[in-house]
Amino acid sequence: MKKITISDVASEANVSKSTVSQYLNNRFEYMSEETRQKIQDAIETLNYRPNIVARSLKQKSTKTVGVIVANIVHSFSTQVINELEINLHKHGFHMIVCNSNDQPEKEREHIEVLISKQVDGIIVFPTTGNIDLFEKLYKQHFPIIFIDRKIDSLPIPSVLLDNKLASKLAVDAFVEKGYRNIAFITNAIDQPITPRVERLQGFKEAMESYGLSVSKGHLNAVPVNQIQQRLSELFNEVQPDGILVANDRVLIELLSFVKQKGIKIPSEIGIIGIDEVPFASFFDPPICTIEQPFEQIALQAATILVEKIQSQNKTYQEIYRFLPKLNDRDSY
Amino acid sequence: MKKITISDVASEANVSKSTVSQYLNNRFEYMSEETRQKIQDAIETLNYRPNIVARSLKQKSTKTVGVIVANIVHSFSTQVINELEINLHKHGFHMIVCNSNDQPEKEREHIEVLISKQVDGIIVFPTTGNIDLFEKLYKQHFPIIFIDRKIDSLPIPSVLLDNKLASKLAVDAFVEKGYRNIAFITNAIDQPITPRVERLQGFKEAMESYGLSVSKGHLNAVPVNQIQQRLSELFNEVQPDGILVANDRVLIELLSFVKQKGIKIPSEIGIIGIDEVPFASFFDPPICTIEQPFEQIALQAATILVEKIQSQNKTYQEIYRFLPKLNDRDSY
DNA sequence: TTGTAAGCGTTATCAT
DNA sequence: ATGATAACGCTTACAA
Repeated sequence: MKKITISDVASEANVSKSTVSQYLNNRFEYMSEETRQKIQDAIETLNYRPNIVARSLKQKSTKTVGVIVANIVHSFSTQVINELEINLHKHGFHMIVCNSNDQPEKEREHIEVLISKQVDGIIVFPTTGNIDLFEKLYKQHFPIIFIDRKIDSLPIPSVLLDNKLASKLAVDAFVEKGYRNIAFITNAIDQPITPRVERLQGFKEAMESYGLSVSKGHLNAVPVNQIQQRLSELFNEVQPDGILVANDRVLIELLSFVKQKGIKIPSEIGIIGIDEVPFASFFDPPICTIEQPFEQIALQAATILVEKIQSQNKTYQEIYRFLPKLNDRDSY
Repeated sequence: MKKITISDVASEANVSKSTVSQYLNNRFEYMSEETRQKIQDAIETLNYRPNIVARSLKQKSTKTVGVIVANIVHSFSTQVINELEINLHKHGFHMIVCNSNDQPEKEREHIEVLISKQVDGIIVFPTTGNIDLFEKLYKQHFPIIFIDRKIDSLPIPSVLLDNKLASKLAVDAFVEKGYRNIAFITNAIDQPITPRVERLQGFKEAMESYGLSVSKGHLNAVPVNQIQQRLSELFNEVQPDGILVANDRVLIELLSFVKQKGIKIPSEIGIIGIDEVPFASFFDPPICTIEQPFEQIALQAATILVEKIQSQNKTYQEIYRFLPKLNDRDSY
């Protein structure tokens, strides 16, 4: 079960390796129809497939990019991964998917191995713990794009939602229907990641723009396993009439809580969630969501990464913001 | 921005390339503490990282496997991909994810490029259109595992649900509660893929074991975009009291239909779905689902693939079946 | 139009 | 203990 190489093809076809190489790279200009045919036949009979590893070594390009996702539990992550695959494939790139699980050490390890594997670029949902590494890569002009999150001190192109607007859309909708006592809740991790921070901030600003109070109790950021408990407290203390949840993961916790306590939506509590979920439209009541244009986001990220790879020293706008869309439904 | 190579490290440390290579591969037996330290320093000051492409060329192993998923829209696919990443990473493997979209030509193309990229093995949700290719790979002892689906004529290890039992669990549950007129519905594509066929067959057998009639109208396999229409017909003609849906994608169509028509669950129609969905437990009513142990399935697939890679000629059991679990809830 | 030979960055064999 | 040297399979000047 020996591997067929270009040399085997060459001798089978009675030509030299270089001629076969020409053939493989479609340089037919100076090739006689005869040798061309001979090579083609040889390839067929031997069932030859070029070794891309060898080619990559020579050409310094692997046509492979790394994707490091931070938090696979959000539907946004998987949606983006799927779209990235589609778009990268269009440009002939493969994608190695890694999961940092929001741990900077894992992220660093993945990045280093990916670079050792000579990927042509990476797309990262970055943690906040590897700024030095990202900075080094940036200075080396290594193609890298951030998605979903950004790091303010780094001029690395970042593709993400207009998170503040997302919160504002929700607050606007709530306020227009007469809600005043609105709470915000997000799942927290130990680092200040962009979507959470911006959605919280956007919520606060929008509320203040309406002159509505946002006490400490209105702004909730707790680990996912404490959300149920925090919701209990929230309903006892702040007694909100509306809740904005920061993402689909939190929405699930909230709906679960509401179901369990027999709380009525929207009469007893109004709900709006950031991130569209598959059941939103046929839930009872249908859940109002703020949807991210994940196809556009993934397309943009893939496109600028590929451009960066193909022409190293162009410069790029730093932040690409995409607009959220309100799916107005009867949950508030 | 030149790349640092092993030669650079060698001259920086005043030793030969081979010694550096020894160091890199942890062969310290015959190395003096002094040179060891010199090399370590050189690596640090130069910020050297070995080129894994070059290493792969030499060693004929890329520590990378390909994963070809057929239908990314099913939650099962993404769940499995996530788990595969976790398990493969434990063994030091990276994963290149591709999407065949149930198109044999795309599948073939992906497999061929992956092999050209010298992946050490592949995990496939196979279409039915590349049996010759799979057979060839099998004969070459190329490590390959099927997941979710199998191809009867090929002795390739396949890891999948006991689909017939899944249907049987649902029928048993229905029958026990007094349902008799039960319909089955699945999304169809042009090929006879395993889960659909087996779930349909399992449904039929289970029904027959109870002496219940399964007319043509009870067995529905239609493309996803025609499901709503077929449901209309179903409710007019067969007028089932219970429906078993073959997967989460179809469940969403069904719930959407039911909502739109104002049909009551479970009083007017009982529902059981194969595949657990995130909203099942807090839906109104909670949806009874048959859950696949996707962690176990992914673990098994990753484990035997890695074993196959590491010891080429062991032989494996052909089919690994995993047991479905009924999440009994009030939708029927 | 085709062939020779060097080189990509490693590892492996064999000297020393 | 360390170093020379030849692979690995391909591309690419350059020569013929």
